[in-house]
Amino acid sequence: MTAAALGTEEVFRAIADPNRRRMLELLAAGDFPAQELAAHFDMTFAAVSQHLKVLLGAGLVARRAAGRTRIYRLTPDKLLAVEEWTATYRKFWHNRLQRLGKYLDDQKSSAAAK
Amino acid sequence: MTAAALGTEEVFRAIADPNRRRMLELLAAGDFPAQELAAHFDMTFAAVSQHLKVLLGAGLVARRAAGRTRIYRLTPDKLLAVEEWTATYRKFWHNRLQRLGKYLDDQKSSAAAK
DNA sequence: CAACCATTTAAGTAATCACTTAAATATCTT
DNA sequence: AAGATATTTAAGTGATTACTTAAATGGTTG
Repeated sequence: MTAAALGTEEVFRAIADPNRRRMLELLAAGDFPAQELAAHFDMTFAAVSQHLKVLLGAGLVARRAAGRTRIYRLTPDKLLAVEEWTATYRKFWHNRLQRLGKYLDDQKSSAAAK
Repeated sequence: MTAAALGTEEVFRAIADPNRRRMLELLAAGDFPAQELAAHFDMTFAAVSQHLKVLLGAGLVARRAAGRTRIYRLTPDKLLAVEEWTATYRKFWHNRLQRLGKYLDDQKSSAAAK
């Protein structure tokens, strides 16, 4: 188990919600104040704040204060745990992706040595 | 959006539960009758059956009848959608995996041409 | 300082979830 | 056919979820 795999439970739960996945997608384009993020969703500001709290708890975003606004930033390292979990099943995607998955596995195990 | 991305919602929901993830892990080792799967979990047989129903609904497992037993088989193609979603964030895992992620993206877009 | 602005937290609600026990369905064995 | 076995489905329960409105916190500006 890698360091990224700790707290995996909260990560899988956090990304189970489509609104939260969308928030991460938005943050992939750059940091955003809560307000600006909230503008993209059809729910109250409070609800968005609660979703962001879940993402914070999962360690997928970080928050910094800028005056009275809070700026959120993507910190997606823990998504590596998800990637690693799905990797187990890559060998079952029999088709053109099969060799590719094998390549990725090989690289992962030898990457530290580089 | 790829074919595997349809029904993504149910896939993310299905894998949010640790017991269901464990069921998929067990099925990665080979097909199993419901009963044999259930032996690995500290819950009633009925509960396991319900979890399997969720996995079926997400398209992550298939079921075949063998007499009165039902044999479950892993059909993880839809997990590709999860893999693809996490791929968006690979470029943020700044370190030794960065070049690797790029490689994977490149291969994916050119694989069809091979 | 007073009013305002950005955000979080509290409290409440309806829907969903994971589970249980019990009943239903279907197959196998004698 | 009767009873045992394998599984699913129904019905119910307590916990959690995603949301709402309202109150609380804290920085900013006149």
